[in-house]
Amino acid sequence: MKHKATETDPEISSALLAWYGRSRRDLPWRGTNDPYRVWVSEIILQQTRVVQGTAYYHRFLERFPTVEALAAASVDEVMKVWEGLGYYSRARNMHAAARTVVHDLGGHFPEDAAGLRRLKGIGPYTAAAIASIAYGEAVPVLDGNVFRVITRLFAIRLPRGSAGDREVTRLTRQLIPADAPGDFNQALMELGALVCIPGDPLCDDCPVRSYCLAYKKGWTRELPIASAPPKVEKRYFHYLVVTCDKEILVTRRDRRDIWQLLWEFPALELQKEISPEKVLRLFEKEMPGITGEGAPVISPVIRHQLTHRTILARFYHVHLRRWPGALKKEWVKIPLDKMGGLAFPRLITAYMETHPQRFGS
DNA sequence: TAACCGTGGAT
DNA sequence: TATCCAAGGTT
Repeated sequence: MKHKATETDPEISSALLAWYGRSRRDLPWRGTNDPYRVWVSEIILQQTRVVQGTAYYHRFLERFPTVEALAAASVDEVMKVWEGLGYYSRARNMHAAARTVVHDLGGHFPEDAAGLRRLKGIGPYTAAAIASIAYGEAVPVLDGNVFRVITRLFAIRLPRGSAGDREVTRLTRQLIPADAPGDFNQALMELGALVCIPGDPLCDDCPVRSYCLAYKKGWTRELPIASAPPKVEKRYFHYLVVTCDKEILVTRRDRRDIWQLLWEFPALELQKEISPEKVLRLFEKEMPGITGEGAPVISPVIRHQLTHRTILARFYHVHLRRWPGALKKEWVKIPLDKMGGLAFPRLITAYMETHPQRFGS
């Protein structure tokens, strides 16, 4: 008997590609091989659903149509376009990478995965995605979709992590066809997004069901093996919203922490719960006169969920007759009608949208 | 390597 | 309400 060259069947790839040809969604970034546009779409889609990212994709390209336009912009302009999308280091890194491409690489993106990998914000997934889609390089992508599809197809009982990623990549590399690597990678991800979904997959609609070991063994519900869930800590934020004569106090987050480079109100951040009265005394101690003459309007606790933190925030709104003589140097006075030019975390914009009258609207 | 980085939709 | 997790990367 002839020795088996690979443990994967080449018919899997052709069945998948045929399915992709008839079932693929018509998404805005499909039908272009322009590396800049592919790059923009791939960064936006990192840990982000298509429905959430699509509007940002259009807005981003409208504001920054070329890598030159992106490089010429300020990082604050880029942050503003990114406002509300989350994982803000993506925006910072794109801005830095655009400047590298324009200033050091003559405006041309690196033309293989290894070169792309050196740009800020481009890791193994994004390098492989751009290289295969824009340049036709036969490198396999590994994202959450691919991991789920491949662990099910071959019944791999390993969680995400170095060992599981290595094994899944090895199998994917055996499947990727040299003549259509971009479509193949996208087909794998599209199958994971539409058919081989988390929980109960839609195996009746699956083009590779007959090859699927998890289906055969009845393991689809259990695969992929879940990693241990992260511990979620609580943080208590107290925001002092000070207005006076159509101006407001804001400050920029530049610590190595969440929401880097975004703006917020002067804040007290605590690990424990504390009464609003005590918070006001702390604010007053830090900056006499800042909590005003009258009673501040204190919001109820607002809960904001991050991946590994729960933020419990309260807003203390005070209006002053006149500004205190000296303010902390991190605190910046800006006109209320200039707020729209700054990028805020969703917690803040949601509060402002809920109470427009407190912000002069 | 493990912890960190947001937001929102589905279940 | 709680949990999962999405076209991941950096430190």
